[in-house]
Amino acid sequence: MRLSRYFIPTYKEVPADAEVVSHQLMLRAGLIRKLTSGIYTYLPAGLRAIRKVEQIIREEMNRAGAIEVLMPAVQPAELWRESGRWDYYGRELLRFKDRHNREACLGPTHEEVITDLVRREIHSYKQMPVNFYQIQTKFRDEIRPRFGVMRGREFIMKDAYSFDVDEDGAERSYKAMYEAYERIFQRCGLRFRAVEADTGTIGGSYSHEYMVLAETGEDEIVSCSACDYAANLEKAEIGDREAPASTDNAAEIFPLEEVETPDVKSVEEVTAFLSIPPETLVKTLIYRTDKEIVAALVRGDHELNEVKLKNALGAQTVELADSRLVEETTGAPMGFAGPMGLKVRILADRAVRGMRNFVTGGNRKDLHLKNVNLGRDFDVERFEDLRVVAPGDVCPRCGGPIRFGRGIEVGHIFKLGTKYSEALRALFLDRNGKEKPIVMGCYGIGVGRTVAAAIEQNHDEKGIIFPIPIAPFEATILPLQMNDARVMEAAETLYGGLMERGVDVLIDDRDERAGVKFNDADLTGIPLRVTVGRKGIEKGIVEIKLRRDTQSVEVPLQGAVDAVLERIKALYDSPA
RNA sequence: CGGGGCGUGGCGCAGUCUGGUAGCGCACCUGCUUUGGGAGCAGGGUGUCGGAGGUUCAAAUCCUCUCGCCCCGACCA
Repeated sequence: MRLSRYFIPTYKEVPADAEVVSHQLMLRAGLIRKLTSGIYTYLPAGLRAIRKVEQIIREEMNRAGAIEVLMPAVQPAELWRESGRWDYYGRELLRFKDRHNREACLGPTHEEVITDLVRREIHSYKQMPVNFYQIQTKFRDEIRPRFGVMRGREFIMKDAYSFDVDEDGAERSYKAMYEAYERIFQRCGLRFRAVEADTGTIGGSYSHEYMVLAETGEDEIVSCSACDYAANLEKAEIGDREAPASTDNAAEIFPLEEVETPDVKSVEEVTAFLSIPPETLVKTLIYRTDKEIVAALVRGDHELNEVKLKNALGAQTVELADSRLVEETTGAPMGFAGPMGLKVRILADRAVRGMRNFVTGGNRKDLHLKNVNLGRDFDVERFEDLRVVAPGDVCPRCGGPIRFGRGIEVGHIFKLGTKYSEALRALFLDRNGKEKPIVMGCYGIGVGRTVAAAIEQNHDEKGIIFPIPIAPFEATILPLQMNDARVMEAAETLYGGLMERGVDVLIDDRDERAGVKFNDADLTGIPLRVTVGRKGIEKGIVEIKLRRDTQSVEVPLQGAVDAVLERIKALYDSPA
């Protein structure tokens, strides 16, 4: 490609409304332009990167036995009503009516459509296992789009759906995808980790997220330094070997005691006021779910995990009560809630089980209670793992030390079970002629987000450093003196030679000064640069520099094509 | 949806408080010089000041409404 006839509009300055590096660099390097909030155009170079990621995905999906299809972006409301998600998906689902007043939506995901297809076409165990995938534009009307294409509203996604006759088959399909995903992200040159995750609105029983490790990631992840356990913070379990409660189990149980605590509300205030450590206090949190009001108890120094609470209750939504509801439920203003005398369901975190003589709110303004005890003073419905993992906790699998980090979710795989096949009646006849629901799995990859994540992970102060497998171009040639016939001839010969050998090469044939070319080449992140200058040509050499290295090397003009090919190959062998 | 901020040339911004000729840097166009890390000089073009209404002799500036964008929070495969 000749840059003079191509289109890579770069910015010198950092766009004011771009927060994270990948967003800034994608704008500055001329990969994307914004149309409106959360909606972007991919410019030629950005599209090339997207296409490279897509191609890697296709190759690996095909290798894993998945079959490519393309489903519609517009989907009828009736399908979503059948699955029950028309009401549950929320305002993220962009709905509209067509000219006949029929309700429809823009597909944020395609479980309904694929299940509809499969229920019409697949009726026998002999037709399974099967896995369909597509690479397609999705729309989710995010409350707050941000970080460029990382959290856009319209975005390109690869989604795959597997169909099996039983759990064992579904397990095999899941494993195949797990392995395909490992290969895909490895080939993209990313440092990533598969973590256990919550299933969210997609539903289902089991899932992993593929997290690209980056400090700017939106998700917090926990991983074990001793074994391979890793999980999203919202999913991360607390080990059974809970740290022993600070209060001794065998300790004597003291008589209940009331303490006036005027205007003392938060855990910090109460512990300071009573001069007690926070782990001797029990927090009572009032929650409103889609069905009822509940109370959740956690130790004073612990934080409640709403996802765990939601799952423990089997609720669709959980929402912390506002001051009015707290008052209605406890009879006291916010800050004085306690479990004694509450008329609602009470769940407690497992860490509360071993506690004795603890402090709680008194359900009356300015009152707290000391020496509260389970059994004597109140009962809980059950103990569950309800809290957020904290520093000092150990791995739930092996007891080893855990680490915290951040990641960008680029892929997510789910075991769906029969949730959709039952709702939409996707049934088949098994070997014995018995009708059963198909067992499903679904598997997503954010294509644009993968490119953004790669940039987030691979850049320096000058710009992007693309891993070669997803770079818009593999190599760029910079002729420095456009008016020097020998320089131009050498550059053109090299360009032709590389094109002939199938290299994605860009020649910067713009009539620009050397500095401009160097800076644009650095900014756009092309992994390999060949500089052709007058000084070098007089010596019969050109310079090769890898974007990720600081030093360039001189190679004879004669063998330059082979020298470039050799280095490109080496880059593919170690893309990260 | 709650809180905060911002809309002035392609980009980044000043000017708004205190109404009076719309400015700066970069980019762009022409010419000359320059030419290995974002050149210099000279000349030039570029704006419905986000939009609508109002106040006023006069509005980028004051008032009302409205649209858009960004940040924080809640939310979220």
